[in-house]
Amino acid sequence: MPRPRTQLLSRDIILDAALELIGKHHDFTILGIGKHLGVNPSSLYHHLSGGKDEIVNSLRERFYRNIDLAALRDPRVPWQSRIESWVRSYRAAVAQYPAAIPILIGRIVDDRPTLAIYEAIAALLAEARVPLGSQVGVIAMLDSVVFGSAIDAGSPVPLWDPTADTQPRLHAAIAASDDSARVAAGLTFGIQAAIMLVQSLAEEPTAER
Amino acid sequence: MPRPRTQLLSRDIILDAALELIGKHHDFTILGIGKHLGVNPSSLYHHLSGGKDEIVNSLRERFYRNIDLAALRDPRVPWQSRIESWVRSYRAAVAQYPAAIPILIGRIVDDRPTLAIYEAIAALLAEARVPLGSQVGVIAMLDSVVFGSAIDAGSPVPLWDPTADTQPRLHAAIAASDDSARVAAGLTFGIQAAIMLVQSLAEEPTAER
DNA sequence: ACCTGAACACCGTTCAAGT
DNA sequence: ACCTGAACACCGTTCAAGT
Repeated sequence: MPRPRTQLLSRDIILDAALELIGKHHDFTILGIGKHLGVNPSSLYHHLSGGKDEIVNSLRERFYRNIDLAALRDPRVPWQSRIESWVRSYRAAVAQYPAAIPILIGRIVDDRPTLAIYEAIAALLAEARVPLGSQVGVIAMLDSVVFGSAIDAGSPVPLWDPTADTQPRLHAAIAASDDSARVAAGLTFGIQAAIMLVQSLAEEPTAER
Repeated sequence: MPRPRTQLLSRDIILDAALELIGKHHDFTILGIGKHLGVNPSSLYHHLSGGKDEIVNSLRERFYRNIDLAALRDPRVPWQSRIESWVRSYRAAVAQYPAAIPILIGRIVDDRPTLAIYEAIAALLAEARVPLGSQVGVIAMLDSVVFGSAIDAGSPVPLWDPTADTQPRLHAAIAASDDSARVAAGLTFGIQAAIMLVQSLAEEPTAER
């Protein structure tokens, strides 16, 4: 019997379900959402006429909306912590849907929210006294940390097949650490490395008093 | 009529077709390969028993086969230059097919050539006195530089829309540098940053004489 | 307006059957 | 050994029909 008295679906309900499935299986399907919500898959099209692509796009909008650039502009906070905040918030936004990364980076950046993100980091680098001619290169490096780490977040755990046991050094390293923390550690090191790089590029030594 | 006199399929023929489809549509399907080769899709399973996963793995093997790891193991070369060689050769291999990156990354690594790459870098890090418990994290950071930069190589030029002129800091940075050299500069800075990071993690200062 | 159910064109994979 | 063709369990999407 169609049309129950109380509404079963909405844009937000669908997006929430998609996010839940992504969290569980690193991916989602239209049929999966339908099943999860106890609804016929075709019903989704009454709320998202653009189909699966629209779901992906709406999710991305949701992610970028939460980036708080104001905090990154606060001149009272040292630029080191602001670089860290910039990388972490940008990466967190991107990593929520690793499958969308090729779509994100394959296109020219022309939307305001994204340009605002890069304007913020350019201002930050200027403040850290990175020479103007090196700023674009540093931004590309930061980009690679952000997207590389976000992509890494979509990798399987374990990343390396543990049954292939002819790699003594690699296995020693894996045994000594936590593979589930691999991605987080990689991001932290990437940020550390980026900060050291910026420091080394600074035209004048930062003031110490 | 089955079984033509001359063989229609082989491992290499299938892999070539997959690469061609990836180049064209950023992805490939079993059915697509079958159609492209004028063959029934089920026939592929006589040559690649592992199905689609085996195709992905074989592609990865092909990319990495040409990496010369011997040079990276030469103990006479300082580890700094060997890290640089490792990143550059690995990235060069990956960047041959940027479109394949998301496909390659989503799967567990269990082929010998790829594992050999990571074994080499693990040995290098041990030699540079990076604590065992930090090595996996550093490897993840290097991974992000490699894949982030490779992905960046597939980005449009210019990356940022020049007509959106409300971003003064970003535009100043772009004007002061060469956008066409953006990716190369990003990789160089990434390597510099990685070397500084490894240096800072070393358990004992490296010998200076 | 909101949801169903049938339908369509895909997808990966298995397997008995033909040569 | 190599390929076909039918079959199965999926996938995204469309659309007429019911309330």
